[in-house]
Amino acid sequence: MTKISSRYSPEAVESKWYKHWLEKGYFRSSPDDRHPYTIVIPPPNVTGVLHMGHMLNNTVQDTLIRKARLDGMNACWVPGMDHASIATEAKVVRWLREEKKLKKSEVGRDRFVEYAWEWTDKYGGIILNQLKRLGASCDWSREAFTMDEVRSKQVIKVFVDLYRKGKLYRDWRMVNWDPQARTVLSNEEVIYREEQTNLYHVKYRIDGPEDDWVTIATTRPETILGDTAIAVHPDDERYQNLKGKHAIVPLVERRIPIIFDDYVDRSFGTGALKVTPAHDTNDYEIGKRHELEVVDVFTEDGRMSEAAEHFIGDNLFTARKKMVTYLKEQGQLVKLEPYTHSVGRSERTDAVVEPRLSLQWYVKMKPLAQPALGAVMSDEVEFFPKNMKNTYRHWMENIRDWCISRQLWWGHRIPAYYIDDEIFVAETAEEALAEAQNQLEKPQLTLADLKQDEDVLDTWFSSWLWPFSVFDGMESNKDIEYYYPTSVLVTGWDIIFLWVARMIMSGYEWKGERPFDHVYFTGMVRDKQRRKMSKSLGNSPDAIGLIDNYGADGVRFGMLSCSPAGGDLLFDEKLCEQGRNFCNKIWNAMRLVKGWEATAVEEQFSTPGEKVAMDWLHHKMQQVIEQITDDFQNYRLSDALMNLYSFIWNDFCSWYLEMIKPKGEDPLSKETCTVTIATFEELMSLLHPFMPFITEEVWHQLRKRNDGDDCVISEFPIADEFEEERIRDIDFLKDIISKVRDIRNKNGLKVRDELDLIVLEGGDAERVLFDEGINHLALKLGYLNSLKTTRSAPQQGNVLSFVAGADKFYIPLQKEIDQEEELQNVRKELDYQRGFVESVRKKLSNARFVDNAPAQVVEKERQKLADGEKRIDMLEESLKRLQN
RNA sequence: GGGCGCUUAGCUCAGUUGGUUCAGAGCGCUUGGUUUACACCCAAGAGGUCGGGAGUUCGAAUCUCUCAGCGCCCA
Repeated sequence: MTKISSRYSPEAVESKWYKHWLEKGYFRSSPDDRHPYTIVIPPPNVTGVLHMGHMLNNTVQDTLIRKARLDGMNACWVPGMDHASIATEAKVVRWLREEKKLKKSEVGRDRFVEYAWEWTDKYGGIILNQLKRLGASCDWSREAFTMDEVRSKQVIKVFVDLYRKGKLYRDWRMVNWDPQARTVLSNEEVIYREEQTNLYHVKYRIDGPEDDWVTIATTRPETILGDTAIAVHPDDERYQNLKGKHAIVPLVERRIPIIFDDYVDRSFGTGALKVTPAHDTNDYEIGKRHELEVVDVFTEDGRMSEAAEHFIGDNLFTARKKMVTYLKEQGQLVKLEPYTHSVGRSERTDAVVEPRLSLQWYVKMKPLAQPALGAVMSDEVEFFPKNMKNTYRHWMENIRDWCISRQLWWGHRIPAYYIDDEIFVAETAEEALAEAQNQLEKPQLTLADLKQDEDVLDTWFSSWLWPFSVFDGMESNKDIEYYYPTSVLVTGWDIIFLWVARMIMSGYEWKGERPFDHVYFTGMVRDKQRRKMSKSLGNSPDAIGLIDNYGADGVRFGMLSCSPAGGDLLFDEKLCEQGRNFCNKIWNAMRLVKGWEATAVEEQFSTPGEKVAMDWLHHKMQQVIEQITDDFQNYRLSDALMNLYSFIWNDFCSWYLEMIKPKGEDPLSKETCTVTIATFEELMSLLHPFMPFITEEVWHQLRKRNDGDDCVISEFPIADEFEEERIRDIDFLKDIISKVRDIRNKNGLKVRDELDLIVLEGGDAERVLFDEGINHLALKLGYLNSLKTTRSAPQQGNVLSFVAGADKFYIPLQKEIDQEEELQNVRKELDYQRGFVESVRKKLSNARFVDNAPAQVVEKERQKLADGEKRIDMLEESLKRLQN
């Protein structure tokens, strides 16, 4: 036997086989007459680096796609990335500042976009190469990017189409403004957290001859400069005297009306509310009701504006401090109390989000949502796990219009062209011009007269088209016909609204069909303290480092072995360690089998023991395959993997290989060896979707292969019929053997001290143990000197006994046994059995049970009772014998 | 405030239509083990009133109600 290391080392194996698979083009897919199985990757940000969430998500996808490939389907996994407007633009801005000493405002739009591409080419897309380390079997020839030509064309087309259908509009709205990125954010991009601030009680003078004051409470004194009213509740007794009066805003001395609106919460603060329509969503609504003036005191980068009249150019924090100082000096700051409330921050920049009035593009969501909601509720698009349907329904039923414009340069520029107040939306400037000339009846207009919208589209406005845009699906073509709808989408539940729901909408809107049959929601990867893993917390392990330490298969095992759909995954490196150990186990099983193969004797046939072992393993394996197939159908990947793990480790290695293992230098029969290798091979196909690298390596180690005979394209076994009887007999044997081993353990006997095992006649054990093959195995695995039957309990000498199933066994010993301990064991067991029998008897004596329960169930209870009583007899017999 | 979900062994979690000797797995823990597959290992073992209470049922970890604790989403 050639020397093979007793440790499996992943590094060389992984790069070798990944390269081989690529060379062979196994991941390539093109339409043919097979059934397609398609997955589009949730496009990671072009700025992204591999983190735990990606690893989980992509391991799941790879497992599904590899399984489909083994099932003989035409498996196509489309990779790609999105351009991540905000994140990328932020990186590019920093890069320009640090590397090129340039400001965004200096370079101008066109140059900036060129730089952004330069940055993208240079630093973007690291993540796709990292996915290769993980073993991702994507069709790399299909790589797509939301900003590439094919995708961009479709994004623009969709915008124009929506506009022409009347599903787009432009409006002033209160939006979430990120003053750092200087762009609007969608609701989903704002993260609310409880934060500690102060509540300032400030008094405003009432206009008039008397010395009257009204006190309001605010967390944002700097917005006082933008106040245009004071509101109180119409039923508030305290403020009835203020009807028709005006208050004077501190510092700016603006005269503002006191208004009555039942929006005001009388119990909050003083019951009087300052109203700043430009800087608070609720105030804006109040302002609309009462036709209040809107004074915008902030600039787009979060400083005080001209309109504020004071502190112009100061940032909001400074302005607040100055305002408070002023109020104190004037004696208008009545009280200051600590206060905790929810503050929204930008997901990308962490800047405090300002409500801001701004002109934006919106998609009318109601008409789009309707078919998308129905599709999920009727399971036309099936969710795994099912309970995500509720969340989805709730959101879809309360859907709000989608703000899609972003005040950025990196992204798809909105194809809207303006001439004064007229808007022309078209795929190109030329088309827009023609339309304008026509509509305005001004043929003299030129491109120079058109002013294109400065904003770009929300990145999600590209990714919601992903399931068909990756196939250039706005046009009909062979790919889109063949691959669409895709088979399954795998993603985290946190982007169900941002992405999943919108893809379903766009699927129906433009393809008239669902984008995917199934959606599998993975859990969130959290650390041991249940915190979501994130870069800002720094609690995410280095993904590539993990692969270096445990091997890609080990990490994949770790990610999958504990990842219930939808649930959280508390990541622990121990799981990867377990995966690595599993690889090592498989590796060593292979070494053992290869050793046998080298010395196997051609003309030697299997012994009866080997035959029983092979037969049992075959039946058991069919059961496991059936189970795993079912697990896959229900996306219970974790269960599937654990079932395989336990089958390979326990049944195959610990039992089967030990059953057939030749003694000493003896050779193994050729027949058994061949069957064993074939079984091993099948196990590798079964495990391949989860752990692709080691399975491919072992596949090739097990026998010489012709070119193209690779595990990655082998066949996933289909379960044959199996007889549970065969499995049960060996389970019984295993139970007996374990009990013999326990007796050795408890009595300080060595594994190889030979024992005599005596079984009481007339039970099931006699039938099982005296089958020729099983008998061989019993002697071998139990290191038994002999296996005999007896009509009655041995009376003399030191005899230990145990019960397995409903059978009694005796083991005579040469040495003294500890009678007291033995007695205690028997008593304990007897107590349990008596309780058990009692409960069964009670059940059976209940007429309603016997009458109502299915006959099968009653019959089983009778069997339980009979077996239990038998065991009690046996235990009582032991008790008597020990007491003598 | 509206909604969803969770609570099973020391830890992380399975437990499908209520019924198999059903209370499970992995990790951890305890004991024993090294002449050749693997100490990243082998063998065996201990550990839980299934969050509390009530109800439905012949029968409840599983269904219903309620209380407690926790988490998440939306406002």
